[in-house]
Amino acid sequence: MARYTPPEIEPKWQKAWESDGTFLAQRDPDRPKYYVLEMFPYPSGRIHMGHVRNYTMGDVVARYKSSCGFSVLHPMGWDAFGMPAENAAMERGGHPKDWTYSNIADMRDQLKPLGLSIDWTREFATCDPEYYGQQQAMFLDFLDAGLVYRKNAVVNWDPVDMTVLANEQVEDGRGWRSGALVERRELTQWFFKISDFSEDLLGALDGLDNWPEKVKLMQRNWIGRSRGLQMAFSLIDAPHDFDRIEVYTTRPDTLRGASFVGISPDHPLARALERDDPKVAEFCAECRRMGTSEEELEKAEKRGLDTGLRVRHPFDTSWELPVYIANFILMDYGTGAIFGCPAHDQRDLDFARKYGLPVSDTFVALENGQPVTNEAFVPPKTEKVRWLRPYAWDEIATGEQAIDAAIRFCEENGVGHGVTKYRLRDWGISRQRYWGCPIPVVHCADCGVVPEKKENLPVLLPDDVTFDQPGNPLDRHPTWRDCTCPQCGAPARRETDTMDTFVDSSWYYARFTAPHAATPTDMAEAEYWMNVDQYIGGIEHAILHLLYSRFFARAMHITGHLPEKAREPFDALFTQGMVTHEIYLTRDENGRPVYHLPEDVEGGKLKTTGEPVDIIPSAKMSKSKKNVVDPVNIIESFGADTARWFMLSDSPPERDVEWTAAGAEAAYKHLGRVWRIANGIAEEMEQGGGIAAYESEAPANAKGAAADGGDDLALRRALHRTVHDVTMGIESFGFNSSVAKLYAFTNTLAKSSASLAARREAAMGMAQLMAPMTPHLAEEIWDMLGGQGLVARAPWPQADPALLVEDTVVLPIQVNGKRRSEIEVPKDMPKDELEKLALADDAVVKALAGGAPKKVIVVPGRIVNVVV
RNA sequence: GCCCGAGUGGCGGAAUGGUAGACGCAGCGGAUUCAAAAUCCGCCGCCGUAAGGCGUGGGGGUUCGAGUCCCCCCUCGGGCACCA
Repeated sequence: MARYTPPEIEPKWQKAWESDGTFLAQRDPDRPKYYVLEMFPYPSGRIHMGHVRNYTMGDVVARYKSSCGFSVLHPMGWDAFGMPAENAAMERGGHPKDWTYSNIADMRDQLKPLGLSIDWTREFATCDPEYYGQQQAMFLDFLDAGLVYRKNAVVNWDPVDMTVLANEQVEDGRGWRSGALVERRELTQWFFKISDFSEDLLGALDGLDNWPEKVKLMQRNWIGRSRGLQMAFSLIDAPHDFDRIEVYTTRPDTLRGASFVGISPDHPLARALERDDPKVAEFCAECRRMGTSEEELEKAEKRGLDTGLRVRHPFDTSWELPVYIANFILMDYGTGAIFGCPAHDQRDLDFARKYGLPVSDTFVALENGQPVTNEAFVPPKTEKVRWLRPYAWDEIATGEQAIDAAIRFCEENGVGHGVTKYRLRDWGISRQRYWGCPIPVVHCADCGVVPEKKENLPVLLPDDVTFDQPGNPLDRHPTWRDCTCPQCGAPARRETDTMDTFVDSSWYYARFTAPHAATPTDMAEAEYWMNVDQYIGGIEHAILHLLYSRFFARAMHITGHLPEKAREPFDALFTQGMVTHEIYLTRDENGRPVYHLPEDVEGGKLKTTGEPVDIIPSAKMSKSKKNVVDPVNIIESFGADTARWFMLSDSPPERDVEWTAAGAEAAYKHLGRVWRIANGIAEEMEQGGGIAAYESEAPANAKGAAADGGDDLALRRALHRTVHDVTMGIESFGFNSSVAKLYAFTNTLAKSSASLAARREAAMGMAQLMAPMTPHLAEEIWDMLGGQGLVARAPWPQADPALLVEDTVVLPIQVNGKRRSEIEVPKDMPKDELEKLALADDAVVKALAGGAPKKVIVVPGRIVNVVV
């Protein structure tokens, strides 16, 4: 007997789509366009289930929109620069370029069997010279437009390997290879002026209606606009030229509770003191022996050093405060100096307790206002508190009121001025690494930093490099650095920094609109295809990648590479969850964990030895924990449609989904069942004279259906209900509920005793609804039931509103909010009749026990609640 | 440490403030089979013989009615600017 055979079906239809050119994106002025983009993958060499999930979701949207008549752009490329390629070269030899391109080839081969509706003619990798050369051209335009500059910034420095480390290469403050204590070191580096756009990037979030609120909130917090007071404390007997310390504070209302002034170890004053005082030098050096990440600084023990210097309080010149150098103050934020008010900031309080500094309350809670002891009193700024020493506002006022008044007061008295600051820092793009886009500038002894001429682009990475020693291969290459100054022609040296890989991914969406253009973009193409209508990717990119992309689109607009409308490049964003799996674990003789692959475990025991394994609840799939399932194996055993169906079925797309073998098998069984049902119908048709006999048959309609006993009409109603529900599910990213509705409809169809024509119609409708999710099976069914052409080209089915209306509804009856009974009533029965019926219900009569109801709530079509 | 999420049966999950547990998995019972696999049909939150009671991480609150809204707490996950 014939069976569902994905290994035959799937390649067959993939070939059919290819020869049909079904997925080629066509610029068609007569049709609306739809641009679906999933975040492009890093070419690690193997696709994983996360990719399958991500790209299947995008594919559902792309195929659905295509069926709805849109001209769809659904491209794929590779985020191909980055550290792993260099790490591989260091560990296993070989060249990052070879490693990367061979990974790309492997991953493309693994991806293609998924049957994604991708226009592969637009594929590119960010490490293609054609791509990064255009990126260099844009860098020059940005430079010209004043969007790029150089300044000093700190990096993680490994003093043994003599190399810069990424944050992820620092483990517990030590270099991952050398084990040496990492130091902070300053280098002159290239920056994009993203901070010029702080206000714009913040304000424009309000217009992103189809972005998740949580992502917008994260970006708002990241940009971090604050209103505060910038003011100076005058120094007493300060050395060198320092006579004041500028501080920025968001709580000027607590100025009277100040007990110390703190400066960053990188503050100019600290630098100056360092030169004269070995103790200061030692402390600052110690502070610099810390990683550069904010997380590390925050988690580190708060420490300070009394410089011995004193400042005067602006309100009372006899009031002196000590000046500390403190390890938790960032030079990058505000002015690199603060005043500490221990009573109303926990970090300041901890610091004050540690160094024996005074703690004086400036306000207390209205009720039982107790002075601060071990916990700083930090109420919401909107809460009213009692001020002990207000200086320009009422004794009872909110923090907000006090802050406004304090700024006004300070401005009037010449103590400082109100300013708006942002937490967002400029984007440092310099990387002291080989496998990235070279920054196209030249250092000339006479002319200084000179941009490379556009006609000399791309500045190509040299191929002859080695990774047998740490550090930047571009730096130690014998000849690559040598060049001539584009301005004066004298011998000069190339910049050896390459760009952050976030630069590569900040404009790839624009390049997909014209991937082979001789300029970064082609305005006519960008005008048609931009913006990305639906962007899909992981929540881990909520801040950096998306913020950088938003900045880049603006910068590209300013430099003439994108139209005005593309300044905000992603109209809608969806962030999908991870794919997780249980972890299987045994212990070796030393009690160390030994992880096992899912395929080596059965029934909680190792297949080989029968040793029981500990099962750790689901976690993100990772190689080190061996809780990975290779999509290639799944596709080989069950087919791509099963992998796709399962990835969509079990969890809402924004949440994590757990991969289970049982779930995958269930998906496979279901698709087999769908195939058998369709095949049964096809065989019946064969026996009844072939497809032609059913082609002309008028499908049952709402009026004429009574004659067949209602089965045809019932099936039709169910189909149209399903069309409606599945469509709603796809539109709202509720793929799992679309799948559930299709399961339900399969059951209905399997049990239906409707006519053959009606069942054929139902099965074909089902195939169409399944097509975005399981495209190969859908084509197969469509074909066997005599559908015309490819289902991928067929228009999306429309639900007939007349078939969606139900005549009667079942209403629950509650007594005091608890369901006690239900009644079946005509859909539009009026309220008072519903109330009468409800009060006559046995359960209600019993509950009332002869008394009158206190209240009856009737929500027509929903519920009746009787309060007794 | 800071910012952002998520917690519902044995499991994955469903549910415009209106019948909690749709749909699927597992489990149980039955049909088919010499037998098994596959397939098909039915049952299936917990306690209880039943009547009934209890149930959406925990504790409060708003409401005729709360998984859903508000406050506090717990646990888990993501991000923290050089991982991508």
